[in-house]
Amino acid sequence: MLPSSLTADGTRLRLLRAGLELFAARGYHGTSIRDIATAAGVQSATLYGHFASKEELLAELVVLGHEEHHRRLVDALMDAGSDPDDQLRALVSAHVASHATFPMLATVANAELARLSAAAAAPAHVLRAKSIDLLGTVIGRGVRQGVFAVDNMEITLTAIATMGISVAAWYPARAAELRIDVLCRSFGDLALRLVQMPSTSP
Amino acid sequence: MLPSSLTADGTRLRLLRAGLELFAARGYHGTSIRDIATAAGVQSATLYGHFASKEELLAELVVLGHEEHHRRLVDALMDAGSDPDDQLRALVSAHVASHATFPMLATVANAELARLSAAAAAPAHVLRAKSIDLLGTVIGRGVRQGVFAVDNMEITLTAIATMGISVAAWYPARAAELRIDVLCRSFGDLALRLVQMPSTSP
DNA sequence: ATTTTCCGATCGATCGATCGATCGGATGAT
DNA sequence: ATCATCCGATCGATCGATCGATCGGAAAAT
Repeated sequence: MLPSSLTADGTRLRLLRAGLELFAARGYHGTSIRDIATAAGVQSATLYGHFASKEELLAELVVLGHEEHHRRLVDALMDAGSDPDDQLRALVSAHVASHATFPMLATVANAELARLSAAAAAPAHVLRAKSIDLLGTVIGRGVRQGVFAVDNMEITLTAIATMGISVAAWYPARAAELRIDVLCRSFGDLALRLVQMPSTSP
Repeated sequence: MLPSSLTADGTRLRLLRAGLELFAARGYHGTSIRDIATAAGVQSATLYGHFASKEELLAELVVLGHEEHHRRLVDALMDAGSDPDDQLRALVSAHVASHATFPMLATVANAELARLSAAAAAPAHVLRAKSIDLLGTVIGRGVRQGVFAVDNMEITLTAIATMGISVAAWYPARAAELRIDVLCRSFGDLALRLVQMPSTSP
């Protein structure tokens, strides 16, 4: 449920974890600093010994979530071979697995990103663009090799990215009956369907 | 930008429109009663002459958005013929067009639905299930006719629905360079790719 | 004249944030 | 080894501002 960067102890990390759970459940403006502090077992004033403001706590979670996600994409792509099919499967699997494994972090990083000021949100937008670029590069390479065929690259990228993001919202309720590796394989199949060259009759 | 049910005048509709714009931009908890009233040109107390509470105003927008969306899906399906391809294209086009044409209403109806109590959210969830069922029926019929082939129906339905929902978030910024009918055609293509039977060599 | 609509004032509660005080444990001098 | 000093962390109390909601009465519509 939580990446390793959030599992250690200490007051600061307990505050981050409490903020993560509450922001995911009630949203940024629906959560008070007293809610966060109480869930972390401290007084509200203590929060300001670790974060300059409520927004800074959110910003840290958002950036942390985007970093974790992007790192997993890069790792997966590095482990994949040179086959475009394998590379696309690796990217989509990492994308979906990240959202299924850390749904709260993914929800906060995506949905509550809009509550940040432009300056605080900038690092997350950079990571977002890099992740999308990763996917675009893999698909573009497949197109040049003649194994993929895409009508509208931008819309296809958005569609694949969005499919995975939504997993964070519904997978937690289905976790008992749907294994993550099965989920990742299914979404890999869907992504391949979206980009594969229609097989012409030989 | 607004469905006909929100374009008339009168204080009540001005409040609904103001709430829609502000909820879409800042979220439910990020918008105050005074924000809404000021944007509608009245005092905050006036709002309570038309709505029992802030939540009831949101609930009305959420239900209204879901009704508008579902009605468009049904209309589109009724106008389509009996060909599964055409039916799927009609459904996806209506789905995408609805989110591209009324992005604020779609955003509020989807994102802020989570801020409603279970009772207030129930009607929206019913409409949601009916819309998904519509899509599932069309695809299931295509599968029985042998023109569609789906590995995991539930995941495929979620993927198609989600692709369209995300349009509300990014299309407004691209409206100048991307016509809605082109957008709908592209998403229709993608949806067909997701469900079409892989062509076997004849 | 009656009814509907709206407003100004105001309610108690809670918001994000700040304050000085307090505590235990490390540091340095003797 | 002892004691004085310091410091980061946390506390309780409180700040001004704003929150959602309510009231009686003015204004407008019928």
